[in-house]
Amino acid sequence: MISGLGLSSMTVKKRVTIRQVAKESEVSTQTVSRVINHHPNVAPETRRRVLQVIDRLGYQPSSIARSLIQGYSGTLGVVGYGLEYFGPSRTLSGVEQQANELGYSLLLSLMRQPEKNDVEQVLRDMFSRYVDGIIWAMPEIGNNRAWIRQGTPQLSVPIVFLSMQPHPNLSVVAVDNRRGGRMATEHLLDQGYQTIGLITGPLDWWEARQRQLGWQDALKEVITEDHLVVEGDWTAESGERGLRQLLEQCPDMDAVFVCNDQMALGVLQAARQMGIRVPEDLALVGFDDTPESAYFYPPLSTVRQDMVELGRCAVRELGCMIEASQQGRAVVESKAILLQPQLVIRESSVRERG
Amino acid sequence: MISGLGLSSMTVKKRVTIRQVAKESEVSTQTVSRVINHHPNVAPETRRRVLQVIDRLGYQPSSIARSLIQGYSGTLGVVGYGLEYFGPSRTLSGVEQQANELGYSLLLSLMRQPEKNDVEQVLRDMFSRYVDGIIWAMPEIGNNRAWIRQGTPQLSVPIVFLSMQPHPNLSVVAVDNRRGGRMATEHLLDQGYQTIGLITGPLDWWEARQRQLGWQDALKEVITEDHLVVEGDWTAESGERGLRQLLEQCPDMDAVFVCNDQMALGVLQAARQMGIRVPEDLALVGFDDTPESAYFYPPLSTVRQDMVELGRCAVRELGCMIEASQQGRAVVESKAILLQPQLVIRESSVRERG
DNA sequence: ATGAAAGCGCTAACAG
DNA sequence: CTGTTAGCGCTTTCAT
Repeated sequence: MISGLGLSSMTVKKRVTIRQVAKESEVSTQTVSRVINHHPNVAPETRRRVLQVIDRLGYQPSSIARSLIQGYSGTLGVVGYGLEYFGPSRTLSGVEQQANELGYSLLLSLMRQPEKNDVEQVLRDMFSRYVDGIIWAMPEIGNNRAWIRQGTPQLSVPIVFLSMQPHPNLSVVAVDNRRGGRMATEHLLDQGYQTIGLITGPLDWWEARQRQLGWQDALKEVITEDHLVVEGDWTAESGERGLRQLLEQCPDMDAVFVCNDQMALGVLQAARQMGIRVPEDLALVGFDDTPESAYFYPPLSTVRQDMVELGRCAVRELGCMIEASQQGRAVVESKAILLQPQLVIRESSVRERG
Repeated sequence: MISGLGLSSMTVKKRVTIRQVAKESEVSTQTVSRVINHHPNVAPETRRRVLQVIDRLGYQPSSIARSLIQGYSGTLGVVGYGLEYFGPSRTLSGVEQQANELGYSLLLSLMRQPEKNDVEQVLRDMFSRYVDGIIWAMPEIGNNRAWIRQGTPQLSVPIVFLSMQPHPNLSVVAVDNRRGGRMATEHLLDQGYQTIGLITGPLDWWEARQRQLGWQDALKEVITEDHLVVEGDWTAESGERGLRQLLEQCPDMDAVFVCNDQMALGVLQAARQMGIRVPEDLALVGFDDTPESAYFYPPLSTVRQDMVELGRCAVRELGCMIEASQQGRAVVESKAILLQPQLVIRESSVRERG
């Protein structure tokens, strides 16, 4: 039986190798290698000839073969989560921008269940692909950082963690959520509001807890006023529920710090339905500053965090670590970088001056 | 000066190779290879012993070496754009989900300037990394598809294109934007609205043009009513401007089909500022169905497109093509898949029944 | 300035 | 069931 003949004699494009180029140029593979790597020690005439053949044959060096030899791949592993949300997708965008500028490719891996212990699997896979470093862009949720204590030592690539609790011996880049929470709350106090409620994100998120702490900082309360706090889940719907619950628990509340803009949108809707005017009866500050926030009704005051910059910053850090480790400096001092958020004041929190 | 000594004597982890495992297990590398690849022909006892050594040494097969031999890498290249927008980031999420389920890793490359001709560069790079296939998840803008005519032939990997004009010999997956546009407009007509304006996306986007065509389909107008159309740029701000301009051009307009939800949000704000009631004076239908849309004031009727499914679908397609091409069937019939959008009716387009 | 040899870590193709 | 021999495509010595 003759199989695979006939039509399949179509050009099944074989990869052009350095050897073919060498043969056609009548030089050794070595010289070709020197040409494509821009080594100085090649006669101009030779270089010209080789380049010409490369062009004619459409030769493309194999990154794979290179990686195998050199032990690294010019690739960064990115472990992400929740790409459907505003923050994470901006972050990834920043990561990609900076990686691109630094000449790195990206190997992307998204996690679905934040808790589950696919960690080892993912890390192993990236390692087996010779990534030069890893961006851990998954929020700290529950104790999904537990693996770090055991796992880190055997990891031979630099890692930068995003949005997590700074940790000795770990490189971390995060937004100063606590400060952001405080800024939001202090702003409300400045505006003369008295009783400031809080709708948090899911409290197993580190970032959510930090924002809550900021709120507490501003209120200078030692005792947490439980009836002023409701836990949300980042969705508009939970914001809506949150406001109702909060007002039940504390009818004289006149302002709320809502821990993201999407929940704030839900609050806005609930307020409307309940006949509560914003900001006259109830002031609101959100967190994120999504592109939509300025178009809410009323336009939402919020805390802007530059997630793109967060991603860029992380990659820059990682770049340094990689460079250092490739130059043999095995131990790089790891540091924590806190990016400062920015208060954006719009109508939802500004009381009309009489 | 002694540099890099002292502490840096820390274990600079060498990669564990199959050879070491073989030696320690007292078998050949071949047998180890068989074990890690789950080949049947290994004595249970041998397998046990090898696995044990693997575990003890923490051995991890090198994907890179494998790729070099086999000529493919278990990786899909993804070329994306505009990750900061709702649609694209959902799409990527879908791509990742399905890729993960099919056992592929993702090599991500984002483009910044949709027009610029980095195409060759990106493609070359992916090719040099032995990607098994490519998802071209960049919207068709301007003539950024021009390269296809020249470039495709020398590409030896399957490609699936997202959100572009179906094309003979190309695999394309897209949402039926035209149908969506028609559905939105027909719904407005059904509700008794008479003069239906249009705020489009940037008209160099194929998707934007399709939605416009849908609107025209519904109006059954041969002559395009230019004064009923304004071109936006997907931002809320452009929606705001768009409404003002539209009303100037055509004061008796009583409904608008706005080509994405973000612009619709801008329209909503403009309407409020101008004292126009929605939907009493002006009805609105958007496009996308973002999570926020249901929380706009009033809640926004819109055309939902399932971008996650779009991404998944594309990867499934690509998976088939890859399989086919690896089995030697060089030419795979390429098809176009159109996903159907869905009309979501909320308050912004429903006229109160008297 | 150029080339020859060795080998990165693994698997394919054949032996036994 | 197991081992041997090649060699994927390239770079790294080390010669010349």
